[in-house]
Parts: sequence; structure tokens; C-alpha cells
Amino acid sequence: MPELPEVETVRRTLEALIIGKTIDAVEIAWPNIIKRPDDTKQFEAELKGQTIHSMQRRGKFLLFELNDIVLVSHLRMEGRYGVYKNEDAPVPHTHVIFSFTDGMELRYQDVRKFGTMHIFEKGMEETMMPLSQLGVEPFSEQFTLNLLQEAANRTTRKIKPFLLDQKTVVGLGNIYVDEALFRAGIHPERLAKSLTKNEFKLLHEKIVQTLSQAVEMGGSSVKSYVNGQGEMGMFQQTLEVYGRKNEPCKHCEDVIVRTVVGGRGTHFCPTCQN
DNA sequence: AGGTTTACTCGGGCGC
DNA sequence: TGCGCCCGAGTAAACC
Repeated sequence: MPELPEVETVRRTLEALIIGKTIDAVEIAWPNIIKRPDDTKQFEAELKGQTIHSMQRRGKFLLFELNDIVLVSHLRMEGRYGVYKNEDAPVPHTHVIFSFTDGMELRYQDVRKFGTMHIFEKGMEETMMPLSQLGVEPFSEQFTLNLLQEAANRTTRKIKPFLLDQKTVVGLGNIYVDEALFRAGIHPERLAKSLTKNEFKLLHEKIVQTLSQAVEMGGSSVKSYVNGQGEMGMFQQTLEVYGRKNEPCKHCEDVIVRTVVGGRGTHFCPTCQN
């Protein structure tokens, strides 16, 4: 499931392949992916003739910067992009095809069909859903210890659901929340506001460190994830708790436990995290 | 009113 | 073999 490191890796690998290309036609096989405009014919018409000038990322969203519009795309669990020649064989679960004027195609595949696409007039995207409620970027100077601590102290929620919520800091999903909490030695069921000053400091540090290491390693391929060039990530080898139920903790004699916290599968070490 | 929880989307995979 | 349930990101609706 793509979280910030995976989406950032897709952005980097895809940008190298499609920048400067001009869209000739768009084909939509599963209209529910398209959220804005609600008319898919209009979606196709707005993209036709537009050139891809750059790719940005906001949280877990990919932003395709075009002439005067922005395409905002979320991969959700299993969405992926690939670049093909138009004569290449069809790929299963392809729901949107962007054909370029040079004979290449950008194809969006999504087994679960959960992904979304929105088009906005350039500059409007940050003011409207789904981007308007997002918190700060974890690698920006805006993500301070104070911001984390004060937001945590305003909520009654547990630390894990608090961090999964994208309204304070963006980019963490189920994998990296579990990993950051392990690295900070904090139990996922702790109330967010119960953390000590020192724990907040450690958590803040580990969030940034875990995400940036994962970006450096091209993300984690735990399910179907591959980057924009079809390559797997490497960070899954570095995971301490996620997906390691009943396996030995790498730092003590205990065994990794899987429970459900806030409705999400949650992995932690009962000895290392309290 | 506003924070928090629930329902919903979807289909492969798994358990019974 | 077959059926029903589970998972999960984020948004909208429901809840309190």
C-alpha cells in the first residue's frame, strides 16, 4: 500500500519517463476512479492537448502539473502507473489510459479500483478536497516538535489513529506508523496526549528518519507495490515490526504481536514498546 | 459546533 | 467447491 515513500518513489521514477509529453487522448474503463469533473467525457476533454510539465507530491497524492490544470491522483492500496508503447499488450486491471502524441501511453492499473483522480484549475487544488484538509509535509520545516505535541494534546485519540489521520502530518500509513512507533519505543495504544516531552521528541525524530530512509531505499514492496519503472522497493527488508507477527523481535527476546488498533491491523513488540 | 466513529468503496485471499 | 468475511485510505455521513 503506497505511503509517502512509495508515492515519492513513483513520482521520481515516473517523472523521468513522461515529462514533456503531450496527451493526445484519454480512455476510461472504470469511471468511478474519476472524481472531478464528475463527467468522464469532460475529464478526457480537459486533458486532451495538455503537456506534462512536472510531477509533484502532496502527502500520498501524486500531482501531474499540466498547462493550466493539475491532475491529482491517489493510488490508495494497489494503484500503479506504468509507461508503455501503444502497441504493447493490454495489462490486466488497467482502468485509465493516457495516450501521448509520441505513441507512448501512461496506464493506470488498480486491482482494487480504490484509487481516485481529480482535475483542478492550477492553483485551486490546495483549496479543495481532497488536498485542502491535509497537514504539513514531514520533511518540511513546518513539521516541528511543537506542532506534533500541540496537535496530540488537543485530541482524545490513541497515538496510532492520530498519526494515521493526515490532518496533522501527512505521509504515514499503516506500515510506517507501526515502524515509527517501534523505533520510538511507544506502544500504539497509548493516548496521544499521554506522551512525555521526551517521547514526543523521539517520535518526531523517528517519523522523519523512518520516512526518509524508506524514500532512499525506494519504498517497501509488501504487496503489489512497484515504482513508475516497474521496480520493487528495498525497505521491506528493514521493517522491524510490520508484517512480522509471531516472528522474533530484532532487539529483544520477545515476539512481535499483531492486534487491531482503531480498526487497523497493528504490529508491535510488547517488550520494546510501552 | 466540532471532534470522533462508522459506512462505504472493491475484489483477492483466506477460513470454515 | 463454495460461500462469506476481512483488509484498508480517505471521504462523507452519522454520531455524540
